[in-house]
Amino acid sequence: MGAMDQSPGKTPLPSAAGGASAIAAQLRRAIMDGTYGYRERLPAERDLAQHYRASRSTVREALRQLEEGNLVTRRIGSGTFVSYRGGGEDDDVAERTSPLELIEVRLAIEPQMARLATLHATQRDLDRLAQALVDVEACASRDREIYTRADAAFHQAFADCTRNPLMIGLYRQINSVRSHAQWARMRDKILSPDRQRDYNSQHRALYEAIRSRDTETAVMTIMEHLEIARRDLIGAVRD
Amino acid sequence: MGAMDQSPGKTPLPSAAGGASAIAAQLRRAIMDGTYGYRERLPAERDLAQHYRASRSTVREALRQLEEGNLVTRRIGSGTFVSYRGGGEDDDVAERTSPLELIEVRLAIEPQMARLATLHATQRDLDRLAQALVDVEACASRDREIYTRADAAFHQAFADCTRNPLMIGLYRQINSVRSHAQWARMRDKILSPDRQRDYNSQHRALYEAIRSRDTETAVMTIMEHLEIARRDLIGAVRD
DNA sequence: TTTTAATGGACTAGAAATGGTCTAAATTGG
DNA sequence: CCAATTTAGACCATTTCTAGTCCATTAAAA
Repeated sequence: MGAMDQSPGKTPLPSAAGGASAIAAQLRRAIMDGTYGYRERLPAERDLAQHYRASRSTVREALRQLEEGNLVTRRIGSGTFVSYRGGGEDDDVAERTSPLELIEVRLAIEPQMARLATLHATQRDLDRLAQALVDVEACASRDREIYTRADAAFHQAFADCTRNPLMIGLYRQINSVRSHAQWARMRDKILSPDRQRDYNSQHRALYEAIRSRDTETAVMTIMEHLEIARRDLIGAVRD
Repeated sequence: MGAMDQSPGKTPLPSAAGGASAIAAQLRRAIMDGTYGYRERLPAERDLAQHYRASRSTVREALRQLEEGNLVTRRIGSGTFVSYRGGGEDDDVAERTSPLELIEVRLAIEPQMARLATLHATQRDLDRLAQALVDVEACASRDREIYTRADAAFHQAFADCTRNPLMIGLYRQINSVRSHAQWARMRDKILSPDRQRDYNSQHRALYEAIRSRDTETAVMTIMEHLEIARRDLIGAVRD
């Protein structure tokens, strides 16, 4: 992540802070986003430690903070579970929304999100997006559920770049639907390592376009990304 | 909001001009504009020194000034933390969404809604849309709050025509923002009887296009509708 | 049922990072 | 030149993080 530095005029890139609290904050965001839904189980402490390149004790401290905030519940021998209710009626919508309908909605709003993102993204937004990008690239070709989650986090960071509170709220709802449902079967059919590579390169292209404020490329990239996802989905349904 | 950023204002070419107070000023601004949020940890003194190409003592002097101004708190062995509340994060999306941001979002999704509506609307949907249409026409030139309510109902019926549960759910969220708050003032400025007539004819055109499955016209109509709404809004903000 | 693997809980000693303090030399501007 | 500031260190006390180990509990497999 140290690749990009203070080349342009005067933004020295003050960078951010780290530690257990930072991990807690990141997980808190993921829970609020719907990346981890209600009553869902979080990855094991040892896995989180590996993912965040931190020790298990540090992750435990972060989880302790979340537990203190009544966002998660921990059960010995079982796991750590989300105890935060994100919206209530979302469950209903999630049940009744098909994968194709989800893609339809995403095709409707994400291109415009790309426009707004190139216009309004701050350096901090870009940093977060870059982090999400390396996260999703890091977990490639491993567990597909983990990949889907990281992908959702990337797109949420993308939504955050618009700096439009309503847009961000809407995308939370979209993500909660996405994580909720009957996708498990689809995932295994679609997310081949090849496809993951394709998606990753599109993610990176999108990030680069937003960073360089290239609206046209950003819009084209995200549309292509979603079109391919839709095509893959239709192909998977056929089988 | 993030329009104006770093450099303009004080120091034209000052990578070294200024010293401790200049660093303090930059950090102060970063804290004020939320680059470093409440209770977040700043980079370590040694890191800040490296980023600003200054010695640690100088950075410490800058931090001392910030501490004096009660912007940060320093804990030995732990770090330097923001103690400034930047106007307390308002979790209510409706409160934080401006009229212009709402229009941005609607411009993003309603055109695609028009496409889906012409494809998927059932006769029952069309009947409901027609009913909403006559309702909004009936209450024209009366109380503007009532008109706004009827207009929202029409657009919700429009959303229902997509038969996409997620899309319908999203639009419900949009409408809830719309009905919320600071719009009362705008309404009175914008919704002149003339404007209401314009809006009504656009509503009817949209209905006709959907009914006759004319996708192109439907999309054009709703885009025009929202463009005019946006223009009116910008005009109203000017006054 | 028993066995096995995985999970969170608890603890430790040591390494690493952090702000606090001090000193002496170098730089800067009047 | 002088005085103030900045720099480049070193060292300290405290806190946090690490890398383990062992345990009790749970859930699923044999």
